[in-house]
Amino acid sequence: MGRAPCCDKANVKKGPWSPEEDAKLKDYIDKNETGGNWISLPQKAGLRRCGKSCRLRWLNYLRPNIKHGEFSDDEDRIICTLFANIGSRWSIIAAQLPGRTDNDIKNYWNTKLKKKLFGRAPQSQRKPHQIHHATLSSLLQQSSSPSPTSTLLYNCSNNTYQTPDTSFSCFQTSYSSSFSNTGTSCLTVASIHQPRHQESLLSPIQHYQLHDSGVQMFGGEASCSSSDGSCSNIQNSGNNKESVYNNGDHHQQIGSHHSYFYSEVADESQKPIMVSNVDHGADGRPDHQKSPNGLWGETETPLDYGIEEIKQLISTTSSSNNYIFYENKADEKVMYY
DNA sequence: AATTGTTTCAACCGCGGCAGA
DNA sequence: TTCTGCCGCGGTTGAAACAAT
Repeated sequence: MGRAPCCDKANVKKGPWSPEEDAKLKDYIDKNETGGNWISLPQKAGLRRCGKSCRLRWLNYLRPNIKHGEFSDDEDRIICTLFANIGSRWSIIAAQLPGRTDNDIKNYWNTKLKKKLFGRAPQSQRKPHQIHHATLSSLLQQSSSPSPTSTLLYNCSNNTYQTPDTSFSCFQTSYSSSFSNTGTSCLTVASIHQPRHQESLLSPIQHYQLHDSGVQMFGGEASCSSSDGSCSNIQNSGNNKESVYNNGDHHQQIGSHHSYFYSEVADESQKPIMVSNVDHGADGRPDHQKSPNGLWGETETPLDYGIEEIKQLISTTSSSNNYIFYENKADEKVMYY
């Protein structure tokens, strides 16, 4: 027996929304908010629509502060970074891009961004969806690796991490059981900046996990998911952990896994937190990277792209840490930063 | 100008998770 | 503990717009 439908399909309108419907929905929510119940909302608002449809329309289109139009290069980078690390968790990615919705980002990735990355070969020879994010991650990360003696400090006044050689900004996302069952949260380092030496010690993309025992609230503003408007922040447990740096290169497939622990507390604004690698399963691999059969994601299956080919598509520069994408369309080569 | 192919993106769909009864 | 209803997510679809022939 199938699941009961969420609404009376026979009596609800489907398809594109009219301006009148938009106005009705917006007007109702402006006056009454959603009332915490989308199912009953259309009836109250005088709409012949499914509650889910109303919710989607509101969240993806009518909600204030929705950003439409071109994605910036920075947004491109963030999407690539996060996709490489966490895969198609669009709502999490959207939470890092204010004004963007998960639907927007999903569409953008599927229609444009993927082509920027994989647009070189003729379409007949390409199956971009078969590029597993772990492979992408591996490629993006192997340009450099952290110094095994680094100390990493978090400065909560400006969301910046520092090693003796590099500082880099970060943002934080909260994961539930999709990553692990330990209630930990995930920190993704988005970009590195202000290198003090010629070479950055950290790759532009790293992916860490915050332990329950030493997590800290990031930033002054909560980041809101574009899909559901929910906000997430990690609470500071107040634990200051003595640190050891552990360069644990557990598995080449997703690049180097590095654990950072902090040893120095300069002041309150540099309260250290403990950051570990993403490993969580019994086999030391992150749950989200596993395929249902317990194998190591899709990387067990042959890729349509050779590793060298993808390397050529995605490259990093040690000076700027920008990714360069090449799009070869109609004999015209375009460089994206 | 007409036809065909391709791209874009809003919307739909079904499933899993969660909370409350 | 089980059941029910709702929410949110991510994959997919399909109409409209655009480009190529």
